[in-house]
Amino acid sequence: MEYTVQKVAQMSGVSGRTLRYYDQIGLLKPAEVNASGYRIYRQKEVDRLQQILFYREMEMSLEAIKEILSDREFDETTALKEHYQKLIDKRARLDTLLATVQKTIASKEGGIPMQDQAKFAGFKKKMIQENEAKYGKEIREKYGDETVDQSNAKLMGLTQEKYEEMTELEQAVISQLKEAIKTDDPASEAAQQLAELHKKWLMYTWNSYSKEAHAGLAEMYVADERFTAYYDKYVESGAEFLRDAVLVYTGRR
Amino acid sequence: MEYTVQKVAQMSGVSGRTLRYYDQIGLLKPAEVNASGYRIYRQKEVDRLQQILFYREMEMSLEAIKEILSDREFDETTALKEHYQKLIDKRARLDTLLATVQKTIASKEGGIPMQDQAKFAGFKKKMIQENEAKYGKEIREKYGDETVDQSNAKLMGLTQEKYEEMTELEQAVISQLKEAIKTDDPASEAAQQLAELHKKWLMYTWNSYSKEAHAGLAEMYVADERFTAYYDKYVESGAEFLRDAVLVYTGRR
DNA sequence: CATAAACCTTGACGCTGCGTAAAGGTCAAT
DNA sequence: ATTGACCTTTACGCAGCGTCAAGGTTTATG
Repeated sequence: MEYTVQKVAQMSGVSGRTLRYYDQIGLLKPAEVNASGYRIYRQKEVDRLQQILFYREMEMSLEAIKEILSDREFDETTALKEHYQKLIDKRARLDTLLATVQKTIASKEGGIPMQDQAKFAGFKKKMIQENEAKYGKEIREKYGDETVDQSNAKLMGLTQEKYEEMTELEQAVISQLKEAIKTDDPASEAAQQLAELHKKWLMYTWNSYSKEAHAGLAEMYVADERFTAYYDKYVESGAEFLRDAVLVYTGRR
Repeated sequence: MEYTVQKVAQMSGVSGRTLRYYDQIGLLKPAEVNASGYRIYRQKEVDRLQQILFYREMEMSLEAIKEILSDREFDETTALKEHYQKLIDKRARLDTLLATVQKTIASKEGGIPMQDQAKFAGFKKKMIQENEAKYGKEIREKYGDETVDQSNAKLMGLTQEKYEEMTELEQAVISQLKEAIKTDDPASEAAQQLAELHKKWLMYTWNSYSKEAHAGLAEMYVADERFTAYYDKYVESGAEFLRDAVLVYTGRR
């Protein structure tokens, strides 16, 4: 039996365009092209198409399918298992999203302002990624991989509740910063309370505290404009003052 | 505070290109464009970006986000709920895929030729479409659209189908059991997925689900040798492990 | 046997959400 | 004055096709 594009299309439920595209990318070539340039498919090709559609249903990329079906035993089982893992990961991610969306809906219906909610999702990832990207290598060298990974894990594992506590503390830090900066003295009572608050805030993500690390971070705040921008957003020269306060607090100055 | 593209990009973790694109599609316009054509963002825009990133994380399309954030109270809650439903559907689909992939892996490892598997997916669709293609026009003319559609519906709803789905799931349960038991921990991720699969399998025959009933059944598996034998046939101590996993899953332990 | 209907072909643009040059201005610092 | 780090616009590329457009082929019908 010989089939034209439309015949195959109807049999398999795909469009003619799809078949032409599969031909184009070399995923499914017709058995023959006749004198008028028509694509002619036979049983073998139809079977292969079924295979393709099966894997496509499984949401594999056409590229991956091509490899799997590449003649002579590409390791199908391994490929499938890898794909299985991808699907599992996808579902795990979906579960997280579902939880977040649900919480968001709840908070909306409860009339609670959305802000914290909205910031929550991007926050963790952002935090980790930025940390990794910018300081990852540096910090890993200084403190070892474990410390970093633990810190990331801890950050990811924060419960919503903890997170809220944390943002509350963050606000407190800002407030205190506003107050303390008025003294214009990083050794003042207010400034030292600020450093203390800042330490508490850090402890939500750090496993252990060291004065060195705390002081180091404070330096970073000024060196890195993102942090500078963050603190300066609330208080002019805020990052600088916070650094100085922490340096005094940690006995570095 | 005024921010250029790069500043905003670093603060938020997106690329400059992204910001320009968001400007281009009107999702996030800068507060101002200065004399040299530079985009200038302020706090308000940064906040909006946070919102955008939140929804983007939730896998909403930028188009949908634009609507949600369109000034003057687009119904956010409704939109969120609709989106929630989409995510739910997506997960349901993923679950099916997972089961199928797992079955495929199992059959491969069992040395059973893949053919039937591969053809299975397209089968239903093919059947209906062939019918349509061949006789559709004719029959529709003779008996009217409703008859045809009903017939198709019935074909789709075949008990045979259901049965095959169910055995498919059953295979998935066995496979997952094999995997999960390696963790030796009924609370492990794999074990909880097992319990979840088992629940799904049950739902083919149960009208309603309750944790109590589920847990009760799991106990029975171990108490009744027929069941024990069934699961142990595939996996040593399988029944026991399944019970434990289900007990954790249902919160009984 | 002419003609219309139904099929076939290639070519090319469009969709999403950007990444990634390319070619060229602007700004701060040396 | 030059360098380097920014900024700009323009435009192609990715996946997987849908959707015209312009034209050739086959088949059914009058």
